[in-house]
Amino acid sequence: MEQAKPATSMRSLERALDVLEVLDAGHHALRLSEIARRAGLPVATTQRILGVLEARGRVERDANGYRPGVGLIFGAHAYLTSSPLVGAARPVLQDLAGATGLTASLFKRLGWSRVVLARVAGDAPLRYELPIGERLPLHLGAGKALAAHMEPAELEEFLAQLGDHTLANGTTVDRDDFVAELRSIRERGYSQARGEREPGMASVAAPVLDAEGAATAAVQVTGALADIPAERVPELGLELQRAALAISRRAY
Amino acid sequence: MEQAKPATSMRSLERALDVLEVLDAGHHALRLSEIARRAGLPVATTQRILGVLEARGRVERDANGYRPGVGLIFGAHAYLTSSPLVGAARPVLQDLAGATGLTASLFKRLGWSRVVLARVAGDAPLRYELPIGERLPLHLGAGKALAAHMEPAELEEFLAQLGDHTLANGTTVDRDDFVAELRSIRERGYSQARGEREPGMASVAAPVLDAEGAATAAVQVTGALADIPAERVPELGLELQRAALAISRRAY
DNA sequence: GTCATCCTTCCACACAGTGGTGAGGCCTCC
DNA sequence: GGAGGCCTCACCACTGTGTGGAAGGATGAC
Repeated sequence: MEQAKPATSMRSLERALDVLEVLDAGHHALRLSEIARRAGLPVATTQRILGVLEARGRVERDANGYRPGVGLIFGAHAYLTSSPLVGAARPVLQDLAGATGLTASLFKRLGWSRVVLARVAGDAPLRYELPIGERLPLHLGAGKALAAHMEPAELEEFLAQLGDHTLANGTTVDRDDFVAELRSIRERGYSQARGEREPGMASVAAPVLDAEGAATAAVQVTGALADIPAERVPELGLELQRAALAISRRAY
Repeated sequence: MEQAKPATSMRSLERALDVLEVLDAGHHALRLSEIARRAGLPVATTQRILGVLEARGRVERDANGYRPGVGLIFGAHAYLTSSPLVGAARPVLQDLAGATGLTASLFKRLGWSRVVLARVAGDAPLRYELPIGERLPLHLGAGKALAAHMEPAELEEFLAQLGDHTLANGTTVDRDDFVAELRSIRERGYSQARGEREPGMASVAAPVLDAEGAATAAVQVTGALADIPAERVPELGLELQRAALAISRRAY
């Protein structure tokens, strides 16, 4: 979580963002001293920053400490309504969910993870809502569609920090397995996953290319294993590639 | 949008927040000079701030100018998952939607407006998706349940800046009408609205009291006028008051 | 009672943030 | 093709803002 000096003008702003990130990460109220420790800042400084943020509604406070504030909602709302990517995806996701009966989602890549940006539930009984903003790994499920289209140098770095990993269904995947799978995803044009992240769930995904041709986002459909039998996958893959292309066309 | 000096330590942070607010407000990409103008800042300063925000993912840029960035999503996600209010409300909203067949929502008051924090769709065909983060007025629909419980001094200020207003159904409401309605809402314990904000829609709402007894949030059910006939309102009102109490208990 | 934490306030210094200015790029209009 | 806007960015000397150590209180554990 802590890094060295990024060498920038605007130290105070930079530090305020550090504080915000600490709050975004902790899933419950944090005490002042705890925040200061995690952000690597003097307590007094941290307090001053939190004071301003609180006055502006980006932070809330109670007896247990500081928590993210309502003010943060507006930023996300503004992003979701002004982003051409999300705007372009919404109708496409609706169509996908309607045509397949599965839940359709849009992800955007961010560093070594991906974020849920939009989701339309299929007709399967959906449980809870809006995991929007949830951060998921890049090496499981739809993440693979994104990883498969990295630049060689970037991929190398990604693999290095990843190492071997184990899927939710018990399989262990080493570097060679993973590289092979990424290649086949690139050739086929879509990725699939069966019980990788969540047991009992399956998904198919395709990358959305941006104006420069980089895979910065992905579309996905998810459902129970039974809803996505193996023989249905090629057809879904094709449909997802079409969807991805449609989004890319509209957004850029 | 522009105010005078709030006289605070941390000018740069304060200004950065001003810039963010400008971006949150504009619904499309803004040019540097436009942002500077709206925030009341020198161009050079604005650019420095935007540079930092962009590097940190809170702002994105393309040929048309600056837009809110993906980074803003995390803050909102963190707020929604860590807020006791939202956590407490979720199951209650589910129950409400299930029991009434209407769409149930949670609002929080913020200044002279309210924000949608959570929503569970009823079985009526819901149209669009997650208006979470949307900002709505305090003098229409569920907003009245909040306005009705303001402190006298605050209410006075609110009425002053409001003046007369016209509803979506054509009715004009002057100060006396409005004050009378607020009183009756306070006595009854819930508010109702028919075609006030959106023609053809009706709603019933009750305030959620926080630890200090102030009405900082509200629960609401909405539906088409036909789904909420007048004779059903008292029953719904009671149900909403129960829901509001349940949320209040759990959250504080 | 004592001791340990944690939060808050204060203040003098130093350096981070400021913003006027000018170069360079990319338009559009003539 | 050239002139005139408008936008973005780099530069730099000045100064007022942000800094953080230290001291004062409040709270809780034992």
